[in-house]
Amino acid sequence: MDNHVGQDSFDKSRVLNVKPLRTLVPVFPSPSNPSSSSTPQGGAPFVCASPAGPFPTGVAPFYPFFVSPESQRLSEQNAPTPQRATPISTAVPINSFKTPTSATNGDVGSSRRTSRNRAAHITEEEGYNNTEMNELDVEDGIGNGSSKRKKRGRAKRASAGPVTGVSGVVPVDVDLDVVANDILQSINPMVFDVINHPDGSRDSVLFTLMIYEVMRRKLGQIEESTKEAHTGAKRPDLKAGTVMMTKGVRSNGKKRIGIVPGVEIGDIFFFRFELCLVGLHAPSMAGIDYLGSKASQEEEPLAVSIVSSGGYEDNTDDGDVLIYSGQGGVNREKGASDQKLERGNLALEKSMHRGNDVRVIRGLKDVMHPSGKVYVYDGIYKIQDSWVEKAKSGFNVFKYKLVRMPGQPEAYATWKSIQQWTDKSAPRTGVILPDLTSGAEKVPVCLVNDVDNEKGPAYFTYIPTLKNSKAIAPVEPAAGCSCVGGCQPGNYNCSCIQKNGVPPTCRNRVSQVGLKFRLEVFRTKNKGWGLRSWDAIRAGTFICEYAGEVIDSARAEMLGGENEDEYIFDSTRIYQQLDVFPADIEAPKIPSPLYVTAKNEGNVARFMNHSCSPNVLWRPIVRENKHESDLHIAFFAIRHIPPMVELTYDYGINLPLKAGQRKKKCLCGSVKCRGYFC
DNA sequence: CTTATTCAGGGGTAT
DNA sequence: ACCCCTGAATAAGTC
Repeated sequence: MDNHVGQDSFDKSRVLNVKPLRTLVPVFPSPSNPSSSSTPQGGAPFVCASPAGPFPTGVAPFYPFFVSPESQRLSEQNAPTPQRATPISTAVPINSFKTPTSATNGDVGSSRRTSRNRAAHITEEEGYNNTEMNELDVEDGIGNGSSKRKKRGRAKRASAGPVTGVSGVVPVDVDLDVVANDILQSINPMVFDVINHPDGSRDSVLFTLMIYEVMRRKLGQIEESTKEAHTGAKRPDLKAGTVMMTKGVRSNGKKRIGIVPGVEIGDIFFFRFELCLVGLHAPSMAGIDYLGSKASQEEEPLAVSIVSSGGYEDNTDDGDVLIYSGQGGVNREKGASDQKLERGNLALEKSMHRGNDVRVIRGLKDVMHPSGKVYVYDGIYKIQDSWVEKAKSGFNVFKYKLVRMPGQPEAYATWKSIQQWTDKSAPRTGVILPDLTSGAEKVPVCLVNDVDNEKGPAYFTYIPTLKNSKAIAPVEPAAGCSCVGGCQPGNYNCSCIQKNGVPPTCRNRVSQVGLKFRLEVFRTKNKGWGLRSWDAIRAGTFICEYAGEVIDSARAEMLGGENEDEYIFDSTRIYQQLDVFPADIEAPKIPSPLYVTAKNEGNVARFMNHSCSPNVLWRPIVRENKHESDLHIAFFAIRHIPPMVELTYDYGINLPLKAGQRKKKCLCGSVKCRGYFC
């Protein structure tokens, strides 16, 4: 228990600094610092009002300020307080955690259930090639608080003292450990109870990844904003990973052979540390994970998992077979040498003789994110053969032939198929229409059915955005800083920096409004038509908006009632807390209610089905256009979504039901299914 | 844009 | 202490 995360009393400045997962949230700069307005780009900027209602400036919706009575009660009674492995003292409603995420890749939590939102803005900048909403959450000012904070935890980096800005404003001195602790503290203790279970669960894995994402992003923001001071984390991925490891915020901490509870075949990851944290592959860099002779209680080491990431000359031609190279023989100083039958190589050899299961993670180039990689968990393989061969370098290299065990869900094979469809080396079967948007989107959206004989959805006109949207009053202070082309880190005259201490860099833009991913409308087995993507989608990434005809509440009432229009988007629907806080039902607050019908005219969003365990969520967004601005609904990925996985969001509940409206039986199949939606 | 190079880095295992 | 199929930033090579 000595690793209590900041326990001392609690000083408000620290609490204020905590950025819950909301950090993931589209990090919309708070209303008071719309850094975005600074970029007078061509495209209509997006300003986002988070569904979580405006908050008083400077006040973060976290305990002890905003915890709901229910939340508090629940956490108190369910949490075996005394011996919680990870001591997080402050209770925070889980929803803040699961709040809509945002923009960057973060995924954050998800649920839109949170109600609290503070208005935030997201601006969109055409041409910014990062689709993900960026996470610069400038909101409550990291700098303010932290700079004042006393340094408790030890920061490795030598903080060379506060860097003071020109105008004497905010020192950019951020203690990474303090920031990390603040994030941990802002998490609902109940989450840790889930995570700390000896055997992982789906929730523990997802929570872990969510926390890591928030942490990584937050540390990355700091790094970016403090570049010149060389004070940030050079490797946010490593720093965040270290913190989580140290605090025990991880899943499946015990190394094991075979499947890992809570991790599903086909799951994707974007950082090696994610693999460590969920218990899939422990080494932060090495490609072979194994149980040493001690851990395995045997004389010999046994392999548990491998990551094939292109570092050696692996052969991956056949999707079910992998020729993997042993480790070693590539010392940088000493140059190449023969590999030795030791460590991982020995473990693989032993595992082959024993016929043990070996988990395989395949690293691929992430097309959407050129500089990075995506790791695909491809399930259980067994080692069928091993030999030594001369590598190009002329030295001996061990080779292992791994064969995928049959009966497992498709994972890497799906990626291969998509690649073939892409390069036309194999045809996409079941295509009904190559582009259902008829060119209305920059990217074609195909219509496919390989399930039954339906020829397509009922007729509708494809439009990429809202029709008849009404201008709303400009979102509060449209005034942010006056930086043009983005706030510069060193500009202390920038109001964003003055207010937050951290330069927002003005990257808070969801890049384009249009589609970025290669989406397809497909026939589901039992839910009619659905939507999915050929491209992997990172948590927090903007996917699309809800296009259609804006209508008023009376019309929505009428259409949604007796007319049974199933394509109505109603921002006033309520999102039920599914898991931990069933009583916490609050309606998202947005500048003004929005009702949209996509029955006759709409875009891909009209095909997204409901799920009680959704992988997508929506956020209200205000798009600025010259002097006007109007409200839009944007969808973001809650977590990493592998290709071809159906995109779903929580439709919420209409209470009371409109005249003539009926509850619909939910077919989402989730273990958390509410049973219906309406 | 694709590939190569540089460089700081963390956990795990072995010593 | 050493090893290792990071990952980002930078540089250089391709078109």
